[in-house]
Amino acid sequence: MTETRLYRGLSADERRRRRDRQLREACLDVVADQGVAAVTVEQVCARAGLTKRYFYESFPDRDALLVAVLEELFRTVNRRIVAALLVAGPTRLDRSRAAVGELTDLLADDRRLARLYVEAAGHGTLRPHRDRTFARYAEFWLTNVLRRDPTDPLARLAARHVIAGTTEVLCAWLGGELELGRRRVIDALAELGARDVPGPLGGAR
Amino acid sequence: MTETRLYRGLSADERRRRRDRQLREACLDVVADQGVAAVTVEQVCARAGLTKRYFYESFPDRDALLVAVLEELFRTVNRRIVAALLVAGPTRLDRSRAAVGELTDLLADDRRLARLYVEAAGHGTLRPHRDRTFARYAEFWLTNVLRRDPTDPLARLAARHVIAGTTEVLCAWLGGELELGRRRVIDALAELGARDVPGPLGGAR
DNA sequence: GTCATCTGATACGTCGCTGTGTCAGATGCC
DNA sequence: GGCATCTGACACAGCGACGTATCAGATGAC
Repeated sequence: MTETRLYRGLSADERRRRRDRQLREACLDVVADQGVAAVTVEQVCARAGLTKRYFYESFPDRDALLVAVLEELFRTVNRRIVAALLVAGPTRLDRSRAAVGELTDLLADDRRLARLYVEAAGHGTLRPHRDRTFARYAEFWLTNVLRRDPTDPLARLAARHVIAGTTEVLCAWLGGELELGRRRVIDALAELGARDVPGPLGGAR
Repeated sequence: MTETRLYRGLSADERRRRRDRQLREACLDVVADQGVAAVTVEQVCARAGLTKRYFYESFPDRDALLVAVLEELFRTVNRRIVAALLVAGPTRLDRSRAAVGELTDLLADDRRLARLYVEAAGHGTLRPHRDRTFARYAEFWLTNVLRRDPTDPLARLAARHVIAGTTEVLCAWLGGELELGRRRVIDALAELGARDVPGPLGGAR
C-alpha cells in the first residue's frame, strides 16, 4: 500500500508494533498497581508514554486491549506447559509437577500476570475468555496429564476443580497468604493435580 | 432521640430497615442481570423504586452496599453449612456431602447470589473480603469436615484448593457448562472434598 | 383542619473517561 | 534546504455517574 518511511530507524510497521507492545506492557503495569478496573485508555497511555491517538491505532477500546493481553497470557501459559510436558517423565505425578511448576514459575516471575489471571474472573468482558480457557485447560489436563477420557462429564468436572484449585492456591501464595516455599507449593499442587478423578471409574472411593 | 412517628403503619426505624433491604435486593438484581460492574447508585435506586436520597441514608457509596450484600451472603453460607453439619453423619464423606449440598442448594435456589459469589473475585473492593472468607472457609473445612490440624500450612493449602475448586465447579454448573444433574454434581464435589490432604501425613501418595 | 414531617421527583454542578480533532515541532527523504 | 510525513501535546464536546439541594404533595399527629 503506502510507503515504509523510516522514523528513528524504524519502519512504520515496526513503530506500530512497538507502540502496541508498549500499550500491552502499560496495561499490565496498571493491572498490577491498581487492578483491572483501573485500566482506562488514559491511564494506559500515560504509563506507556503515548497519546490516545496511538491507543486507538492499535485497539478499538479498553476492553479490546484487556482481552488481547489476557489471550496473550493464556497462549504463553499453554505454550510453556506444552513444552514442559514434552520433557516430563511418564507418571501422572511427573506430568502434573511439570505443568504446575511451569505455571508457578510464569506467574511468580511476573506478578502483573498473576493479578490479571485472577481478576479476569470478575470482569464482564474478560470472564467469558477466562471460562473458555479454563474449560480448555481442564480438557488438556485430562488428556495430557491424567490420560483419561476428556469427554466424560465427571472427569471434566474434576479437572475443572483441579484447575481452579491450583489457580486459587497460586494466587494466595503469590499474595503472601501461605507460609510455604515455592518448592513445597509446587510439590503439593503437583500431588493434588495428579490424583485420579472420582466417579464410577475413579479410584478415590 | 427523636420521635417514632408512624408512616403507612411503619415506624421510622422500620421504614429505614425496609429501604435498606429493598436496596440490597435491588443490588442483587442488578448483579444478576448485568454483573457487579453495573451496580451503580442510580441503577440500584431505580430497581428498588427509591431515590438516591435513601441510598445515602443507608450506605455511603456503592462499594459499601456491595460489601454489605456480599458479607451477608457469606454469613448465610456459613450459617447454613454449620446447621447442615449438625445433623450430618460421622464420616468425612457424610460431612463433605452435607456441606457441599447446602452450598449448592443455596446458590442454585438464588442465582443472583451465585453471580455475586463468583464476581467477587475480580472486584477491587470485594476481593479482600472474598479472600478472607475463603481462608476462613478453608480453616472451617479442615476443622469440621476433614478433622485435621487447621494450622498445618500444607493442609491449609489443600483446603483452599478444595474450596476454590468447589466454587468453580458450582459456577460452571450453574452457568450450564456441565451436563450433569444436581445430584451427580453434589456427589462428585462431596467426594472431591472428602479426600484427605496430601503431604507428610496425607494419604494420597 | 392544621401543621409538622415524610416522601418522591427532579435539578444541578462536578468529575472522570471517551473518542475526535487540531496544530506546532521533530524527523526523514530528496 | 524544502517538503511531506510523523509525532506528541492539548482542546473539545459528550456521556454517565456522583452527591447535594430544592420543593410540592402525601401522610400522620393533634
